[in-house]
Amino acid sequence: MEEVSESGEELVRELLDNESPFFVSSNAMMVDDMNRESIINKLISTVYSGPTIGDIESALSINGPRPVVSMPEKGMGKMENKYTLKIKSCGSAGLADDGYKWRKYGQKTIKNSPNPRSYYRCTNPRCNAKKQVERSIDDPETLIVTYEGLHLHYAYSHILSPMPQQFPLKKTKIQTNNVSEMGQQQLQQQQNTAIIDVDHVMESPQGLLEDIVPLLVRKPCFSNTNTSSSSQASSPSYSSSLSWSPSVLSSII
DNA sequence: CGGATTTGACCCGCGC
DNA sequence: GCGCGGGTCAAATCCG
Repeated sequence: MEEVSESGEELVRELLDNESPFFVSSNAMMVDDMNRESIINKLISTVYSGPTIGDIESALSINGPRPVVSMPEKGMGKMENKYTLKIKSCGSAGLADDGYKWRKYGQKTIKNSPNPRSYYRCTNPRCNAKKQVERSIDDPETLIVTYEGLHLHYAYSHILSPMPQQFPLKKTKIQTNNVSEMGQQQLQQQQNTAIIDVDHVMESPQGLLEDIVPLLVRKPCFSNTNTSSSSQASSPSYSSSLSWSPSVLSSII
């Protein structure tokens, strides 16, 4: 029994389901029917269009312009959306944390590459999202993160600010691999003391899904990020209003 | 002690 | 049919 979950359908259903507001805070559902309808519409369009490069960039710029996302590509024509993000991290830090718990379920070596690829699955039992993380072959500082499934349309909510430390990774094979590629969630709880700001970041409740959803919802509605995508990435208003609380959602919509 | 990670086995699709 | 590469499973292990 393969549950060939469609990309948008299920998520939309999830959104409509008051019982399991995994993707939208209950606040968002407390609006009247008219607003509710518009919410759904926007969410649907978001789901089907996916995040744009502008969305990602602006999300990244919130916490610092350091990391660079080079190009998300959508796996159109597939059953599920698939987004590949290339994250250029300065030094060893600057790792992205999408605010969700992932359970590693596999790791394989890649042909023509010394770097392994790690497989993660969302710990939420109702979420079938997966992601793969690997290091770029020629650029050890570039992480290639591929999201798959219904989960990560919101990509990176906050980025751990890079530290002025010098990279501990340089030649040691076994260790460095872990540092660079596992960093994402490892950093949250353990990891060496080098990355101090982690605690600060974790202090704020931000970075959770409810916080980032409004951002992604909002974007496509403004303009289709067709041509003037660069403009919004530099939009100061976004980076200034860091409080993407669920309440913002309702106010926006 | 319980949950997360590790790691080799297993499985499956594909090209030859 | 076979081998290879990529993806997943699951038992053992690790760790807080």
